[in-house]
Amino acid sequence: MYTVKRVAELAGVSVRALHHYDAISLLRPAHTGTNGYRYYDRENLLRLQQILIHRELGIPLAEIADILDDPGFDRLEALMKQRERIAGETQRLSGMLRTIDRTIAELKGDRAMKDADLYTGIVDPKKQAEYERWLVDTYGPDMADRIAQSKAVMASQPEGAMQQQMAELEPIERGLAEAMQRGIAADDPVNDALIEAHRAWVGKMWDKPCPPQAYAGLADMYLAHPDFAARYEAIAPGFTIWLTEAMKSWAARQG
Amino acid sequence: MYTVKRVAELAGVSVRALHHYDAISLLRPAHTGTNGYRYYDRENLLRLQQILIHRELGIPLAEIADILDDPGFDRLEALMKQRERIAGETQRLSGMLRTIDRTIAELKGDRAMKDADLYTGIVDPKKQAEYERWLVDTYGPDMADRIAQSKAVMASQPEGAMQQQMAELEPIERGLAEAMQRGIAADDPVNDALIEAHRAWVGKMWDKPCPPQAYAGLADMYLAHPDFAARYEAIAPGFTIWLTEAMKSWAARQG
DNA sequence: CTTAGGCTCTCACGCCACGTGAGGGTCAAC
DNA sequence: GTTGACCCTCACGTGGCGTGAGAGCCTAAG
Repeated sequence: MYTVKRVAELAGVSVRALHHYDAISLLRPAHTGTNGYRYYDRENLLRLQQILIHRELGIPLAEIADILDDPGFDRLEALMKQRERIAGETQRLSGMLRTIDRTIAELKGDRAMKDADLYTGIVDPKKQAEYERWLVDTYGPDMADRIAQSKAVMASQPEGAMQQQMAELEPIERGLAEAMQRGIAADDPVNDALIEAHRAWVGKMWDKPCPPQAYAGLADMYLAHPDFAARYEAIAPGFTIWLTEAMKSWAARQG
Repeated sequence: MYTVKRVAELAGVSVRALHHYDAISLLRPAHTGTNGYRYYDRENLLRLQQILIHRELGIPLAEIADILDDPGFDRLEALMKQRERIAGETQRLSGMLRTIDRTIAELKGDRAMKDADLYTGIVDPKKQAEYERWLVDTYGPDMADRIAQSKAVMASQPEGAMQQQMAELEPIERGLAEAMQRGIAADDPVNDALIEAHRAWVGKMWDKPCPPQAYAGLADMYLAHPDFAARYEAIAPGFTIWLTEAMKSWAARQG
């Protein structure tokens, strides 16, 4: 038997919150003394844990009550689901961390970068402006942004991180190449698992999810830049076209 | 100049929220028409981005206003603080994951948990995320041309030709990577021979010579697409930046 | 020129998940 | 039997908007 304060301390919520949960019948104490005191038991503690996990995920209290009181509610199953959602959340946050890191790197390296630009850049400001216009025309706006970010992120990567990323990509590409060589059509949904793994990898490199449209755009990108196309082609003849078709077919099916 | 609705769509917030931010002087539109309409500019968008980042971290709006309006506002410092908060969040969430795992174990009857352990990591609320805020497009015009050309080149290549091309590229890249590892500066003209070989190779893939400007643009292309860059980074850490700088330096010297 | 339909504005009240007292009982220990 | 920590029940306050209501404005089609 636990008193309100005890439960509040254990769970890290306020006493008032427990009162509130009682008032809205979300969490009734196991017993209530004749003095009106609330006494909770271990079962209550478990339910409170469920409540807090759901609350953390932004679910309104009324809805939580519905979920938990549903006779078909399976604690184990729910925990598994929440586990996944939270894992997704942490991924999102670590993406934010990397974004911040590279922004910091950019800010810190501001001066160094400017110096480097003096060396490598096109010195004539007129030419510089012209060049930038051409860049934007050719590759679209916010290109400059992405370049700066990418530079910073490269610099801030610990040694070996990229090799690790490539190591993750390799089996995916090999699997796809094998699929092609076995004669599977590019638009066969049987490829979806690998294609999605590929897309996930791209998303990881970009630090943000790669929506189907952008993914299809990426396929065009591969095609438009022969030196990259060549790398795919080196894996297997015809692989570039097959892969880009598979990518676009998958993207199209995501409607 | 953007209307409320436009901004709302871009940023993924409600029009009402923008009204609210205006009302509490957190985000005033750049101009207000005689009709009372709010018109936002690019600067407003940037500030809104800052606001949303802070809001996501659970900072109350009034405080956000203080932070952003503080004349001594130091981006670097603010970023560091944000980094810490997010790092703390991820730590907490991974604690939560472990808590869930242990609870699962307990429910399965594997072992019992201490009361307090039921809640480690679950405390402290946050909001749900907004998805797909920053959509990736940036695929410029006359893309179709290049894709068609690239496809044609690919189709016209006999089997194995691409592997041959890659075989040609490989020593060039290795040579450049070695130069970098020997500490040669990216803008050292000593690299010119290899860089020109590289450019020639690109030109061959392209089926037409690659003018210096396009070559420099290609370097930016590598940088802007991290999944491409990863391939270079896998050759040697830091190679992406070094190579792209060498490319641009060479291009700049061609006047 | 008119009309329709889509945006925009300003009140103003509503809502959720509590926070924050006020005013008053209860309990365990010294 | 007093002290001080703990408990209770109202009841109003707050933050960050949501959700109409009622009315003006703007563009494009007829």
